[in-house]
Amino acid sequence: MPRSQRTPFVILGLLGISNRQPRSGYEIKKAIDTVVSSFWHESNGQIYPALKRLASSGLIEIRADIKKGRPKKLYLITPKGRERLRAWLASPIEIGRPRDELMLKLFFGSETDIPTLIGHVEAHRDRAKGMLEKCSQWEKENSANPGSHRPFFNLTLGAGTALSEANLRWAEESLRILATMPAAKAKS
Amino acid sequence: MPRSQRTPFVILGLLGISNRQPRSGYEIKKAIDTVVSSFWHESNGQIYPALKRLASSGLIEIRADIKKGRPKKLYLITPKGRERLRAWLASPIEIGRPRDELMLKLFFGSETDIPTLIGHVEAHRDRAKGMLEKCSQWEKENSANPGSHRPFFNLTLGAGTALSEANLRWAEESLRILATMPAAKAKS
DNA sequence: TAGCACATGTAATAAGTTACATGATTTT
DNA sequence: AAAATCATGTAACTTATTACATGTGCTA
Repeated sequence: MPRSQRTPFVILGLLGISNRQPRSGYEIKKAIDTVVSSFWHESNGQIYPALKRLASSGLIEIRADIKKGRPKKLYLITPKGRERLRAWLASPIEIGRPRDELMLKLFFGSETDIPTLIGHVEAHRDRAKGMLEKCSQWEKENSANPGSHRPFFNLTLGAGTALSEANLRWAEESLRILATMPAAKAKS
Repeated sequence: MPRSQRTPFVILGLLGISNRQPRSGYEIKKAIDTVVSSFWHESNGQIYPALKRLASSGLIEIRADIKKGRPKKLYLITPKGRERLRAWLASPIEIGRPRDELMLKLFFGSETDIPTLIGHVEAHRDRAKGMLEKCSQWEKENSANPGSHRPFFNLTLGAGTALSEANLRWAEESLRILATMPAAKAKS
């Protein structure tokens, strides 16, 4: 959805929270794919050009550029970059325009057969289950480390848990409903 | 998210379920903006070119072309189009890559102040409330018309209700948590 | 007669993905 | 010695939005 240009802010955010630790593009990509992967993604095709633009506008700076051995550029957020990040964090949330293919296919349900729909909802249920497991895994790690309170991560964790529970419950309820429906159109 | 090209299938789906009733591009856009708006969207810049491509590949056909008076092209799905729609409905759901700006901003919460975060979560709570109201409105209309069972719409309605309830509960819980946090960084 | 809803479309631009190229280092 | 991982990047392409152009018919 072509909108504001949020890639630079994800980078700024990750450099912002990694306190004074310079990070490489590769590390940023890794972080996106692991720690925020359940609510954000970026491709290399977005990250590396954004890094260049951020550096040339002085919002980040190259702190180390290891040429010998493995090539690696380490970036650090500048005060100007922190300011820009803060401004973005305070700006209103851009609501993502909805594009939920499962809902669309269910809505067009009369044009296909019940077993097909059941398959889609089962897959959705399994994804929700997987997500829920991931969340409780994180919660377990949290209580194992009582020293490190990560209050903001915990808010997002709570959302993940709440949403996947709701998805799971809805899927199971919907599967019960679908099971009672006449298989009007036989499978092909 | 550049993926399969789903616009034509939304069109095919809407023409598919509007039993034998030919529809104009304008009506299709209207339908998207009203009946499926909570889980899908399309712009005119997508719809009209897609309509052309669908017609030239024989998946839809112009049933009426009113030139006199208000210009209007009415499209109807062809048997070939129905086949294509069915195949798409049976194909696996393409999972939308996540891009949840609220979660991202919460995750970077340490880089801003608590009142800012509270503002974002309040806005989210209000959106969830609005959605929930819309859902119960639809449910009311459903029980008012006991004759017309719309089982597939009801599945999507159930999802809308479940998800917005979960969002609402999470938001309220999170606001309680945020209220207890020290306003470490004062507002600017 | 002004304004709104109806109606169809296009051009410029932006955002984002995919797939690849390139090469170093570490692990098996 | 092969394979995996670390590491940086680019080019071609697709999808999508935004903003506009153009015109009709109805209604206040």
